[in-house]
Amino acid sequence: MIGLVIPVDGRRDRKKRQTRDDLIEAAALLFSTVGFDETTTVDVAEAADVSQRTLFRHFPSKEALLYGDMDEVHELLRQVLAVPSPSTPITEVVAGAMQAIAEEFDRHRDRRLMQIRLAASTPSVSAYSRAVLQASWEREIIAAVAARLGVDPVDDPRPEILAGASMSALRVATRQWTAAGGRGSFVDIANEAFAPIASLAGAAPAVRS
Amino acid sequence: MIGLVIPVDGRRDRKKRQTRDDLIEAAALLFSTVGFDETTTVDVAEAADVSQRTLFRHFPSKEALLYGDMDEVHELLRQVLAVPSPSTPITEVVAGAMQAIAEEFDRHRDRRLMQIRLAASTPSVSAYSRAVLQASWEREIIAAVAARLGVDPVDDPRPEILAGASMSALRVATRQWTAAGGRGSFVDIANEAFAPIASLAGAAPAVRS
DNA sequence: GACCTTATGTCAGCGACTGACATCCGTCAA
DNA sequence: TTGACGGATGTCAGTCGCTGACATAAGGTC
Repeated sequence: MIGLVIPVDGRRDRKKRQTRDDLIEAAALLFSTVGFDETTTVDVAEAADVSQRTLFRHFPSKEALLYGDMDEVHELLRQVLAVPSPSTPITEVVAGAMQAIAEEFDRHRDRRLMQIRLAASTPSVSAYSRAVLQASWEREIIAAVAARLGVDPVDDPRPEILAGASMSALRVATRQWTAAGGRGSFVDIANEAFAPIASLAGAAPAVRS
Repeated sequence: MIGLVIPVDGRRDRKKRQTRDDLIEAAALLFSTVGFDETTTVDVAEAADVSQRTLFRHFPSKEALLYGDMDEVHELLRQVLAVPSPSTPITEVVAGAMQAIAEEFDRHRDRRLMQIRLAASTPSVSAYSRAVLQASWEREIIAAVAARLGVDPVDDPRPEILAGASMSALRVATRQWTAAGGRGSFVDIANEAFAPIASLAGAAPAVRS
Protein backbone atom coordinates (compact mmCIF):
# COMPACT_ATOMS: atom_id res chain seq x y z
CA MET A 1 0.00 0.00 0.00
CA ILE A 2 3.00 2.23 0.37
CA GLY A 3 3.26 2.94 -3.30
CA LEU A 4 -0.23 4.34 -3.40
CA VAL A 5 0.71 7.14 -1.06
CA ILE A 6 2.63 8.71 -3.91
CA PRO A 7 0.09 10.20 -6.32
CA VAL A 8 1.48 8.56 -9.42
CA ASP A 9 1.15 10.76 -12.46
CA GLY A 10 -2.44 11.14 -13.46
CA ARG A 11 -3.92 9.69 -16.59
CA ARG A 12 -3.14 12.86 -18.54
CA ASP A 13 0.57 12.67 -17.79
CA ARG A 14 0.62 8.97 -18.50
CA LYS A 15 -0.97 9.50 -21.88
CA LYS A 16 1.47 12.24 -22.72
CA ARG A 17 4.35 10.04 -21.71
CA GLN A 18 2.83 7.27 -23.80
CA THR A 19 2.60 9.28 -27.02
CA ARG A 20 6.14 10.49 -26.44
CA ASP A 21 7.33 6.91 -26.08
CA ASP A 22 5.28 5.85 -29.08
CA LEU A 23 6.97 8.51 -31.15
CA ILE A 24 10.42 7.46 -30.00
CA GLU A 25 9.73 3.81 -30.77
CA ALA A 26 8.13 4.51 -34.13
CA ALA A 27 11.07 6.72 -35.05
CA ALA A 28 13.63 4.15 -33.95
CA LEU A 29 11.95 1.49 -36.05
CA LEU A 30 11.61 3.60 -39.16
CA PHE A 31 15.01 5.26 -38.91
CA SER A 32 16.79 1.95 -38.49
CA THR A 33 14.94 0.14 -41.25
CA VAL A 34 14.09 2.82 -43.82
CA GLY A 35 16.83 5.28 -42.97
CA PHE A 36 16.95 8.67 -41.28
CA ASP A 37 16.84 10.91 -44.33
CA GLU A 38 14.44 8.57 -46.07
CA THR A 39 11.90 8.82 -43.27
CA THR A 40 9.80 11.97 -43.01
CA THR A 41 8.49 13.32 -39.75
CA VAL A 42 4.99 12.75 -41.10
CA ASP A 43 5.85 9.08 -41.54
CA VAL A 44 6.91 8.84 -37.92
CA ALA A 45 3.87 10.73 -36.69
CA GLU A 46 1.52 8.48 -38.62
CA ALA A 47 3.31 5.36 -37.40
CA ALA A 48 2.74 6.62 -33.88
CA ASP A 49 -0.83 7.56 -34.80
CA VAL A 50 -0.52 11.23 -33.97
CA SER A 51 -0.27 14.39 -36.05
CA GLN A 52 3.01 15.88 -37.17
CA ARG A 53 2.23 18.92 -35.04
CA THR A 54 2.12 16.74 -31.95
CA LEU A 55 5.49 15.26 -32.83
CA PHE A 56 7.02 18.72 -32.89
CA ARG A 57 5.36 19.60 -29.62
CA HIS A 58 7.25 16.73 -28.01
CA PHE A 59 10.57 17.12 -29.81
CA PRO A 60 12.23 20.27 -31.14
CA SER A 61 13.73 18.51 -34.15
CA LYS A 62 13.88 15.25 -36.05
CA GLU A 63 17.32 14.60 -34.55
CA ALA A 64 16.08 15.20 -31.02
CA LEU A 65 13.42 12.59 -31.73
CA LEU A 66 16.05 10.00 -32.59
CA TYR A 67 17.78 10.72 -29.30
CA GLY A 68 14.57 11.08 -27.33
CA ASP A 69 15.71 8.53 -24.76
CA MET A 70 18.96 10.31 -23.92
CA ASP A 71 17.55 12.24 -20.98
CA GLU A 72 18.42 9.22 -18.92
CA VAL A 73 22.10 9.45 -19.77
CA HIS A 74 22.17 13.10 -18.87
CA GLU A 75 20.44 12.43 -15.58
CA LEU A 76 22.86 9.63 -14.81
CA LEU A 77 25.81 11.90 -15.53
CA ARG A 78 24.43 14.57 -13.25
CA GLN A 79 24.09 12.07 -10.42
CA VAL A 80 27.53 10.55 -10.84
CA LEU A 81 29.16 13.95 -11.02
CA ALA A 82 27.32 15.42 -8.07
CA VAL A 83 29.31 16.30 -5.00
CA PRO A 84 32.75 15.04 -6.02
CA SER A 85 34.74 14.48 -2.86
CA PRO A 86 37.53 17.07 -2.49
CA SER A 87 39.98 14.21 -2.21
CA THR A 88 39.00 12.54 -5.48
CA PRO A 89 41.60 13.00 -8.23
CA ILE A 90 40.03 14.84 -11.15
CA THR A 91 40.94 12.03 -13.51
CA GLU A 92 38.75 9.82 -11.37
CA VAL A 93 35.92 12.28 -11.58
CA VAL A 94 35.87 12.10 -15.36
CA ALA A 95 36.57 8.38 -15.26
CA GLY A 96 33.38 7.98 -13.25
CA ALA A 97 31.48 9.94 -15.85
CA MET A 98 32.87 7.78 -18.66
CA GLN A 99 32.02 4.67 -16.72
CA ALA A 100 28.45 5.80 -16.16
CA ILE A 101 27.92 6.57 -19.83
CA ALA A 102 29.57 3.34 -20.95
CA GLU A 103 27.48 1.21 -18.60
CA GLU A 104 24.33 2.87 -19.85
CA PHE A 105 25.37 2.11 -23.43
CA ASP A 106 25.87 -1.54 -22.49
CA ARG A 107 22.46 -1.59 -20.83
CA HIS A 108 20.77 -0.22 -23.94
CA ARG A 109 23.14 -1.82 -26.38
CA ASP A 110 20.90 -2.19 -29.43
CA ARG A 111 19.38 1.26 -29.23
CA ARG A 112 22.73 2.95 -28.71
CA LEU A 113 24.37 1.01 -31.51
CA MET A 114 21.57 2.03 -33.83
CA GLN A 115 22.00 5.68 -32.92
CA ILE A 116 25.77 5.52 -33.28
CA ARG A 117 25.47 3.90 -36.68
CA LEU A 118 23.00 6.52 -37.87
CA ALA A 119 25.32 9.25 -36.63
CA ALA A 120 28.17 7.67 -38.56
CA SER A 121 26.20 7.64 -41.80
CA THR A 122 24.04 10.77 -41.55
CA PRO A 123 25.74 14.19 -41.33
CA SER A 124 22.87 15.97 -39.61
CA VAL A 125 22.69 13.25 -36.98
CA SER A 126 26.43 13.33 -36.48
CA ALA A 127 26.30 17.10 -36.01
CA TYR A 128 23.49 16.82 -33.52
CA SER A 129 25.26 14.10 -31.57
CA ARG A 130 28.41 16.17 -31.30
CA ALA A 131 27.06 19.67 -30.93
CA VAL A 132 24.03 19.01 -28.79
CA LEU A 133 24.29 15.71 -26.95
CA GLN A 134 28.00 15.38 -26.33
CA ALA A 135 28.29 19.12 -25.75
CA SER A 136 25.71 18.89 -22.98
CA TRP A 137 27.53 16.00 -21.35
CA GLU A 138 30.71 17.97 -21.70
CA ARG A 139 29.18 20.89 -19.84
CA GLU A 140 28.25 18.61 -16.94
CA ILE A 141 31.80 17.32 -16.76
CA ILE A 142 33.26 20.80 -17.01
CA ALA A 143 31.10 21.99 -14.14
CA ALA A 144 32.00 19.02 -11.98
CA VAL A 145 35.75 19.25 -12.62
CA ALA A 146 35.74 23.00 -12.08
CA ALA A 147 33.88 22.54 -8.80
CA ARG A 148 36.31 19.84 -7.74
CA LEU A 149 39.27 22.11 -8.54
CA GLY A 150 37.59 25.11 -7.06
CA VAL A 151 38.19 27.17 -10.19
CA ASP A 152 36.06 29.17 -12.60
CA PRO A 153 35.73 27.21 -15.88
CA VAL A 154 35.64 30.51 -17.78
CA ASP A 155 39.09 31.52 -16.58
CA ASP A 156 40.75 28.15 -16.18
CA PRO A 157 40.87 26.06 -19.36
CA ARG A 158 41.70 22.80 -17.65
CA PRO A 159 38.15 21.60 -16.90
CA GLU A 160 37.07 22.09 -20.48
CA ILE A 161 40.25 20.53 -21.85
CA LEU A 162 39.80 17.47 -19.70
CA ALA A 163 36.15 17.18 -20.63
CA GLY A 164 36.93 17.59 -24.31
CA ALA A 165 39.60 14.93 -24.13
CA SER A 166 37.12 12.59 -22.47
CA MET A 167 34.50 13.13 -25.14
CA SER A 168 37.15 12.38 -27.75
CA ALA A 169 37.97 9.13 -25.99
CA LEU A 170 34.26 8.34 -25.96
CA ARG A 171 34.02 8.93 -29.69
CA VAL A 172 36.98 6.68 -30.35
CA ALA A 173 35.37 4.01 -28.22
CA THR A 174 32.04 4.21 -29.98
CA ARG A 175 33.77 3.94 -33.34
CA GLN A 176 35.70 0.89 -32.20
CA TRP A 177 32.55 -0.61 -30.76
CA THR A 178 30.61 -0.37 -34.01
CA ALA A 179 33.66 -1.51 -35.96
CA ALA A 180 33.58 -4.64 -33.84
CA GLY A 181 29.94 -5.14 -34.72
CA GLY A 182 28.79 -4.12 -31.27
CA ARG A 183 30.20 -7.30 -29.82
CA GLY A 184 31.82 -7.27 -26.43
CA SER A 185 31.48 -4.96 -23.47
CA PHE A 186 31.45 -1.29 -24.32
CA VAL A 187 32.70 -0.55 -20.83
CA ASP A 188 35.89 -2.42 -21.60
CA ILE A 189 36.39 -0.63 -24.89
CA ALA A 190 35.69 2.75 -23.33
CA ASN A 191 38.07 2.05 -20.47
CA GLU A 192 40.87 1.27 -22.85
CA ALA A 193 40.20 4.37 -24.91
CA PHE A 194 40.17 6.39 -21.72
CA ALA A 195 43.41 4.91 -20.41
CA PRO A 196 45.70 7.66 -21.77
CA ILE A 197 43.65 10.18 -19.81
CA ALA A 198 43.44 8.08 -16.67
CA SER A 199 47.22 7.81 -16.59
CA LEU A 200 47.52 11.59 -16.51
CA ALA A 201 46.74 11.79 -12.79
CA GLY A 202 48.74 14.62 -11.34
CA ALA A 203 49.80 16.08 -14.67
CA ALA A 204 48.47 19.37 -16.01
CA PRO A 205 49.72 21.77 -13.37
CA ALA A 206 48.08 25.08 -12.67
CA VAL A 207 48.31 27.51 -15.50
CA ARG A 208 47.78 30.79 -13.68
CA SER A 209 50.27 33.29 -14.99
CA MET B 1 56.46 39.40 -67.03
CA ILE B 2 57.05 36.28 -64.99
CA GLY B 3 53.57 36.26 -63.58
CA LEU B 4 52.07 36.08 -67.03
CA VAL B 5 53.65 32.73 -67.65
CA ILE B 6 51.15 31.25 -65.27
CA PRO B 7 47.80 31.18 -67.05
CA VAL B 8 45.89 33.09 -64.36
CA ASP B 9 42.34 31.88 -64.05
CA GLY B 10 40.27 32.87 -67.05
CA ARG B 11 37.45 35.35 -66.93
CA ARG B 12 34.94 32.63 -66.17
CA ASP B 13 36.75 31.50 -63.04
CA ARG B 14 37.26 35.07 -61.95
CA LYS B 15 33.56 35.81 -62.28
CA LYS B 16 32.67 32.68 -60.37
CA ARG B 17 35.07 33.63 -57.63
CA GLN B 18 33.58 37.10 -57.62
CA THR B 19 29.99 35.98 -57.12
CA ARG B 20 31.18 33.66 -54.39
CA ASP B 21 32.94 36.52 -52.64
CA ASP B 22 29.94 38.77 -53.16
CA LEU B 23 27.74 36.21 -51.48
CA ILE B 24 30.12 35.88 -48.53
CA GLU B 25 30.33 39.63 -48.07
CA ALA B 26 26.60 40.18 -48.45
CA ALA B 27 25.97 37.40 -45.93
CA ALA B 28 28.50 38.78 -43.46
CA LEU B 29 26.90 42.20 -43.60
CA LEU B 30 23.34 40.98 -43.24
CA PHE B 31 24.06 38.33 -40.63
CA SER B 32 25.99 40.77 -38.44
CA THR B 33 23.47 43.59 -38.71
CA VAL B 34 20.09 41.91 -39.11
CA GLY B 35 20.92 38.60 -37.48
CA PHE B 36 21.47 35.06 -38.76
CA ASP B 37 18.00 33.64 -38.21
CA GLU B 38 16.40 36.91 -39.25
CA THR B 39 18.11 36.88 -42.63
CA THR B 40 16.78 34.55 -45.32
CA THR B 41 18.95 33.03 -47.99
CA VAL B 42 16.88 34.92 -50.54
CA ASP B 43 17.81 38.17 -48.80
CA VAL B 44 21.49 37.32 -49.11
CA ALA B 45 21.15 36.25 -52.72
CA GLU B 46 19.38 39.47 -53.64
CA ALA B 47 21.93 41.56 -51.78
CA ALA B 48 24.59 39.84 -53.86
CA ASP B 49 22.43 40.27 -56.95
CA VAL B 50 22.18 36.59 -57.80
CA SER B 51 19.42 34.02 -57.53
CA GLN B 52 18.92 31.85 -54.48
CA ARG B 53 19.71 28.85 -56.64
CA THR B 54 23.13 30.27 -57.39
CA LEU B 55 23.76 30.77 -53.69
CA PHE B 56 23.12 27.10 -53.05
CA ARG B 57 25.35 26.12 -55.96
CA HIS B 58 28.22 27.85 -54.18
CA PHE B 59 27.43 26.81 -50.62
CA PRO B 60 25.77 23.66 -49.32
CA SER B 61 24.02 25.45 -46.46
CA LYS B 62 23.31 28.83 -44.91
CA GLU B 63 25.86 28.06 -42.21
CA ALA B 64 28.53 27.16 -44.76
CA LEU B 65 27.89 30.54 -46.34
CA LEU B 66 28.67 32.30 -43.08
CA TYR B 67 31.94 30.39 -42.87
CA GLY B 68 32.67 30.63 -46.58
CA ASP B 69 36.10 32.08 -45.94
CA MET B 70 37.28 29.26 -43.71
CA ASP B 71 38.93 27.27 -46.48
CA GLU B 72 41.98 29.36 -45.82
CA VAL B 73 42.22 28.19 -42.22
CA HIS B 74 41.92 24.59 -43.28
CA GLU B 75 44.59 25.03 -45.92
CA LEU B 76 46.88 26.69 -43.41
CA LEU B 77 46.41 23.84 -40.99
CA ARG B 78 47.22 21.31 -43.65
CA GLN B 79 50.47 23.08 -44.48
CA VAL B 80 51.56 23.53 -40.87
CA LEU B 81 50.82 19.90 -40.07
CA ALA B 82 52.49 18.46 -43.15
CA VAL B 83 55.56 16.32 -42.69
CA PRO B 84 56.08 16.67 -38.95
CA SER B 85 59.69 15.91 -38.18
CA PRO B 86 60.05 12.56 -36.37
CA SER B 87 61.93 14.39 -33.64
CA THR B 88 59.20 16.93 -32.94
CA PRO B 89 57.32 16.29 -29.68
CA ILE B 90 53.66 15.72 -30.41
CA THR B 91 52.67 18.55 -28.11
CA GLU B 92 54.63 20.83 -30.39
CA VAL B 93 52.84 19.46 -33.41
CA VAL B 94 49.47 20.48 -32.01
CA ALA B 95 50.92 23.68 -30.59
CA GLY B 96 51.91 24.61 -34.14
CA ALA B 97 48.39 23.95 -35.32
CA MET B 98 46.92 26.11 -32.56
CA GLN B 99 49.41 28.84 -33.36
CA ALA B 100 48.49 28.80 -37.04
CA ILE B 101 44.79 29.04 -36.33
CA ALA B 102 45.26 31.76 -33.71
CA GLU B 103 47.41 33.88 -36.01
CA GLU B 104 44.84 33.59 -38.75
CA PHE B 105 42.15 34.73 -36.31
CA ASP B 106 44.26 37.76 -35.42
CA ARG B 107 44.77 38.54 -39.10
CA HIS B 108 41.02 38.46 -39.76
CA ARG B 109 40.02 39.73 -36.36
CA ASP B 110 36.71 41.42 -37.17
CA ARG B 111 35.38 38.66 -39.37
CA ARG B 112 36.33 35.93 -36.91
CA LEU B 113 34.89 37.81 -33.98
CA MET B 114 31.63 38.24 -35.85
CA GLN B 115 31.47 34.53 -36.61
CA ILE B 116 32.31 33.57 -33.05
CA ARG B 117 29.63 35.89 -31.70
CA LEU B 118 27.04 34.48 -34.05
CA ALA B 119 28.01 30.97 -33.03
CA ALA B 120 27.58 31.96 -29.39
CA SER B 121 24.09 33.27 -29.97
CA THR B 122 22.70 31.00 -32.70
CA PRO B 123 22.35 27.26 -32.00
CA SER B 124 22.50 26.12 -35.61
CA VAL B 125 25.67 28.16 -36.16
CA SER B 126 27.21 26.81 -32.98
CA ALA B 127 26.44 23.28 -34.09
CA TYR B 128 27.96 23.86 -37.50
CA SER B 129 31.07 25.41 -36.02
CA ARG B 130 31.60 22.46 -33.71
CA ALA B 131 30.47 19.57 -35.83
CA VAL B 132 31.72 20.67 -39.23
CA LEU B 133 34.47 23.23 -38.95
CA GLN B 134 36.21 22.25 -35.76
CA ALA B 135 35.66 18.59 -36.52
CA SER B 136 37.48 18.99 -39.83
CA TRP B 137 40.41 20.75 -38.17
CA GLU B 138 40.41 18.00 -35.59
CA ARG B 139 40.71 15.39 -38.30
CA GLU B 140 43.76 17.16 -39.71
CA ILE B 141 45.38 17.22 -36.29
CA ILE B 142 44.51 13.59 -35.65
CA ALA B 143 46.08 12.53 -38.91
CA ALA B 144 49.25 14.53 -38.26
CA VAL B 145 49.68 13.29 -34.70
CA ALA B 146 49.01 9.71 -35.72
CA ALA B 147 51.56 10.00 -38.50
CA ARG B 148 54.08 11.51 -36.14
CA LEU B 149 53.53 8.67 -33.64
CA GLY B 150 53.41 6.08 -36.37
CA VAL B 151 50.14 4.67 -35.10
CA ASP B 152 46.71 4.00 -36.54
CA PRO B 153 44.26 6.61 -35.22
CA VAL B 154 41.50 4.00 -35.32
CA ASP B 155 43.30 1.74 -32.85
CA ASP B 156 45.19 4.26 -30.77
CA PRO B 157 42.99 6.84 -29.05
CA ARG B 158 45.82 9.24 -28.23
CA PRO B 159 45.81 11.30 -31.42
CA GLU B 160 42.09 11.96 -31.18
CA ILE B 161 42.29 12.71 -27.48
CA LEU B 162 45.06 15.22 -28.01
CA ALA B 163 43.22 16.82 -30.91
CA GLY B 164 39.99 16.99 -28.93
CA ALA B 165 41.78 18.59 -26.00
CA SER B 166 43.28 21.16 -28.35
CA MET B 167 39.92 22.05 -29.84
CA SER B 168 38.57 22.48 -26.32
CA ALA B 169 41.41 24.87 -25.53
CA LEU B 170 40.60 26.74 -28.71
CA ARG B 171 36.96 27.06 -27.68
CA VAL B 172 37.94 28.37 -24.26
CA ALA B 173 40.22 30.89 -25.93
CA THR B 174 37.56 32.13 -28.33
CA ARG B 175 35.13 32.56 -25.46
CA GLN B 176 37.67 34.53 -23.47
CA TRP B 177 38.48 36.59 -26.54
CA THR B 178 34.91 37.67 -27.13
CA ALA B 179 34.39 38.18 -23.40
CA ALA B 180 37.26 40.67 -23.58
CA GLY B 181 35.52 42.44 -26.42
CA GLY B 182 37.99 41.12 -28.97
CA ARG B 183 40.71 43.32 -27.56
CA GLY B 184 44.26 42.05 -27.34
CA SER B 185 46.10 39.38 -29.24
CA PHE B 186 44.20 36.17 -29.75
CA VAL B 187 47.50 34.35 -30.10
CA ASP B 188 48.33 35.26 -26.52
CA ILE B 189 44.95 34.16 -25.23
CA ALA B 190 45.12 30.92 -27.20
CA ASN B 191 48.62 30.18 -25.95
CA GLU B 192 47.55 30.56 -22.38
CA ALA B 193 44.52 28.33 -22.88
CA PHE B 194 46.76 25.77 -24.54
CA ALA B 195 49.37 25.86 -21.78
CA PRO B 196 47.97 22.91 -19.79
CA ILE B 197 48.35 20.79 -22.92
CA ALA B 198 51.79 22.12 -23.81
CA SER B 199 53.06 21.16 -20.39
CA LEU B 200 52.05 17.55 -20.97
CA ALA B 201 55.12 16.83 -23.09
CA GLY B 202 56.14 13.26 -22.40
CA ALA B 203 53.00 12.30 -20.56
CA ALA B 204 50.35 9.98 -21.98
CA PRO B 205 52.32 6.74 -22.25
CA ALA B 206 51.45 4.05 -24.73
CA VAL B 207 48.20 2.36 -24.07
CA ARG B 208 48.70 -0.91 -25.89
CA SER B 209 47.56 -3.67 -23.59
C1' DG C 1 32.43 31.47 -86.53
C1' DA C 2 30.75 26.83 -84.88
C1' DC C 3 30.81 23.87 -80.88
C1' DC C 4 31.20 22.40 -76.30
C1' DT C 5 31.36 23.61 -71.48
C1' DT C 6 29.75 25.79 -67.50
C1' DA C 7 27.73 29.38 -64.50
C1' DT C 8 23.42 31.23 -63.84
C1' DG C 9 18.19 32.00 -63.89
C1' DT C 10 13.56 30.19 -63.51
C1' DC C 11 10.22 27.24 -61.75
C1' DA C 12 8.15 23.77 -59.26
C1' DG C 13 8.40 21.02 -55.39
C1' DC C 14 9.79 18.53 -50.93
C1' DG C 15 10.27 18.49 -46.11
C1' DA C 16 11.36 20.45 -41.53
C1' DC C 17 9.26 23.41 -38.50
C1' DT C 18 5.78 27.09 -36.53
C1' DG C 19 1.78 30.17 -35.29
C1' DA C 20 -3.14 30.32 -34.74
C1' DC C 21 -7.31 28.45 -33.75
C1' DA C 22 -10.55 24.75 -32.66
C1' DT C 23 -11.52 20.63 -30.05
C1' DC C 24 -11.33 17.19 -26.87
C1' DC C 25 -10.58 15.24 -22.47
C1' DG C 26 -8.39 14.90 -17.79
C1' DT C 27 -8.79 17.36 -13.44
C1' DC C 28 -10.79 19.39 -9.73
C1' DA C 29 -13.86 22.04 -7.15
C1' DA C 30 -18.69 23.15 -6.13
C1' DT D 1 -22.84 14.71 -10.76
C1' DT D 2 -21.91 18.67 -12.95
C1' DG D 3 -19.64 22.36 -14.73
C1' DA D 4 -15.61 25.12 -15.31
C1' DC D 5 -10.72 25.24 -16.18
C1' DG D 6 -6.39 23.86 -18.38
C1' DG D 7 -3.47 21.34 -21.05
C1' DA D 8 -2.78 17.88 -24.99
C1' DT D 9 -3.93 17.17 -29.59
C1' DG D 10 -5.72 18.02 -34.46
C1' DT D 11 -6.15 20.98 -38.47
C1' DC D 12 -4.61 24.38 -41.53
C1' DA D 13 -1.92 27.59 -43.62
C1' DG D 14 2.41 29.42 -44.08
C1' DT D 15 7.71 30.26 -43.91
C1' DC D 16 12.11 28.87 -45.18
C1' DG D 17 16.12 25.91 -46.28
C1' DC D 18 17.28 23.29 -50.02
C1' DT D 19 17.01 20.48 -54.62
C1' DG D 20 15.99 18.60 -59.39
C1' DA D 21 14.99 19.80 -64.09
C1' DC D 22 15.25 22.58 -67.84
C1' DA D 23 16.46 26.76 -70.40
C1' DT D 24 19.73 30.46 -71.41
C1' DA D 25 23.75 33.03 -71.82
C1' DA D 26 28.46 33.59 -71.71
C1' DG D 27 33.33 31.78 -71.67
C1' DG D 28 36.73 28.74 -73.77
C1' DT D 29 38.47 26.05 -77.75
C1' DC D 30 39.22 24.49 -82.34
